[in-house]
Amino acid sequence: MKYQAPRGTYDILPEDIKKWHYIENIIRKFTSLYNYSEVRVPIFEQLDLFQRSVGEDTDIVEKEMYTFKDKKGRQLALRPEGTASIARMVAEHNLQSSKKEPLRLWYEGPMFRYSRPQKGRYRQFCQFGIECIGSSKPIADAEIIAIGWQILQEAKVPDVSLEINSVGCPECREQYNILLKEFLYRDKDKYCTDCRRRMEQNPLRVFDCKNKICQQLINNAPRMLDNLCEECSIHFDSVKNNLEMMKVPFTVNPEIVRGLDYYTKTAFEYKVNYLGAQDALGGGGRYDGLIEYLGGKQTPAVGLSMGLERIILSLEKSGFSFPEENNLKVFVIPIGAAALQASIEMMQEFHKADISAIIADESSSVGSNLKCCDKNNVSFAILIGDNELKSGMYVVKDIQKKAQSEIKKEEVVSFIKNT
RNA sequence: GUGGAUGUAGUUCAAUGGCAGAGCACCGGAUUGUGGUUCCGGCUGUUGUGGGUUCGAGUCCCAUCAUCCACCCCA
Repeated sequence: MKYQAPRGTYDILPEDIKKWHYIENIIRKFTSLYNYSEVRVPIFEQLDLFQRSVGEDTDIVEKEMYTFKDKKGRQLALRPEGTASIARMVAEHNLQSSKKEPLRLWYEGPMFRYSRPQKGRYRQFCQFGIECIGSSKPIADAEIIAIGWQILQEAKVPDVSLEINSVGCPECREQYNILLKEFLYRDKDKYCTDCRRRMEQNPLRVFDCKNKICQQLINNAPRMLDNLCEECSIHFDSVKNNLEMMKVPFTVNPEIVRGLDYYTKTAFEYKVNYLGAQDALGGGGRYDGLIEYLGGKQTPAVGLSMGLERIILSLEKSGFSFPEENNLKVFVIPIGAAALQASIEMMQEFHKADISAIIADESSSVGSNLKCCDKNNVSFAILIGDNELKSGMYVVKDIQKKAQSEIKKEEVVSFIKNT
């Protein structure tokens, strides 16, 4: 084979597209129910935008971005995530939320990260996200978390767990970092080399270490959750409270650290335990500082994103059967070339009535054309040959019921419409 | 980015270093214009790609590409 899709990319084949439509329809349903508007932002942005918003020290920016220069030498990058663009858009157009209602936005599209591919981890993958912009209230956090939860429930993704945490605001996080570093440095030499590096750059990451020794040591470390400032603490309690009101089940996991730097206060993830290493279906959190940081007005915001591939993968794994779609309604079968003209007109009549119809190959046998109907789940076949042309009565076959009747050609469309 | 496994027909899988095969799928036929079953017949391959060893390579070696698994990271 001369060409194949580049590493980490894939084709969505005709037989698979229904899976995407299935989940996309559910997304549209819930974004619409909660009054979120779809927006579309560029697939590439200034490199700088991602460096600043996602964070220079994150893996995403450090080693996973597709960067390039255009012909004028501009430094650009394929987007590795959606929120940075949304925040840029809000800042750039000075999008206002009314005093009462935050701006509610959603998006969907391909994201790009240069990482080593695996099942459920691709270099081009599809994320959808929702962003609630302009509200600092805990109910906004809960709304976002609930929408994601409801989408996964409605899609019938089995055994999803929701874990939430608070990563605090810049002030209390800085305080906490000092505290945590003190703790870590006490037994500095006992940690693995990775963790010793983490202590410098992002001490929170030590919690993620899989090394047993590190895990034991970190067990006694001070927790962000126990060191939140009063405001963050109250906020977190209210989020939990609101989630309970919404009957969204969650567990608090103080170890959730998101891989993007812009998060403040609430952070959360939706997880499953049957996708191997790719166990996160989505996640998100609050990013109160980002829009201002990008030059906009001080605007609190909270959002989430989910990976469509992983949702689909979960459903496939659970044996879910996706709803069929787009079955051909009518197969017009001309018997002999003389019937071609009448068959084309018949087809066009169906199209005028919004009924899907195509014409069979007039040179192959009626039998094989009917077989074709069976295989493709066609509802009706119209047979048009010399006899039918003479009499003006077409043979209409109901493929599923195996019944056939002769109908005046002018009445065929309405007959099928009413069947 | 690190370590490991795999790659044969559209697909699922066979083939001791010795003629590349089977099921499913596909196509055609079973008295001329009527069907998912059945029966009969047929097609399908530069064995991922490129080198090497050998009288001879799907099989052994090297490289490369891709997929998968674990790590890492996360969606």
